Amino acid sequence: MPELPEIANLAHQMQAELVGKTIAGIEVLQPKCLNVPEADFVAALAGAKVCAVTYRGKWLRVETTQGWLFVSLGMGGETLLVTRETLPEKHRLLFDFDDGTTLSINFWWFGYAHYAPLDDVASHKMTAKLGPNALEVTADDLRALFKGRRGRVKSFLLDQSKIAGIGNFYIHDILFAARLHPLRTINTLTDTEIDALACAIHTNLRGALDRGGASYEVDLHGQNGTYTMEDVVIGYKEGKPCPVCSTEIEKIKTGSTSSFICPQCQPLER
DNA sequence: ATAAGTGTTGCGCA
DNA sequence: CTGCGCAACACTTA
Repeated sequence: MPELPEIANLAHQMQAELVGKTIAGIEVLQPKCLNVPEADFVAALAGAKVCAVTYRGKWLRVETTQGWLFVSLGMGGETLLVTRETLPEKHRLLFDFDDGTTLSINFWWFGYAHYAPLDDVASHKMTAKLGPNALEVTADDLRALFKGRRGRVKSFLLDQSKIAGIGNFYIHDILFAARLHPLRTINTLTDTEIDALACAIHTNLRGALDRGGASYEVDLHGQNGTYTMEDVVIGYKEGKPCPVCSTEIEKIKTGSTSSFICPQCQPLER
């Protein structure tokens, strides 16, 4: 489940490795992940030279001389720099470069590889509507974003059009560090709690990014991250004692997703 | 072996 | 418009 730390890491490596390479060929094994007909996609990007690779939230943004390539790994997948000789078994999309290397992209079910023209990036709605990168959001930004909202704090943090990059893996520890119950409504949050939340978002994502992302995800070279379940404080630790107060950690349903909380440290009622 | 649970995003509904 | 539940269908674990 790639979230901001994994994507940021990938974008950084792709920037270092891919810039200057020319796309010699494109092979699409799953056309439904594209936003344009396969023939148009191939025609648009074949022969293009990579200019820069950046990210926004969970999206990779590859700028080429002939247009933008936007990639979202959805609920999990790999983006690997290999050769035709070392091709992984599973791949949905292949970009062959002029130097003999190949970018192999795979995702389980929900993943996108989208094209947008250079002169109209805004035509790609999915990236155009993304909020600011979670790592760059300050407490004052949060206060401004929260103004007039009435929803749950967890739903808000997962809404990529408000803040981009937080997913259902890192959010458990973020809310715990801020001592907030996921179902707290936004208009009940105090200034102190918002300060703690901004701090928690930054500390958590930065910590995972510095370790190369989650250990179950691989980077551009197939290396696993070093952010392990030992680094996770409360997420997926159902039944274990809370590290702060030793109360048993609970798994609860929060809308259509699950949440892991310490009922003592993260009370719903204040 | 069969089935449930899991991450993400867009869309339909009140 | 906004918040919320659900569907899309791959792969791991019970």
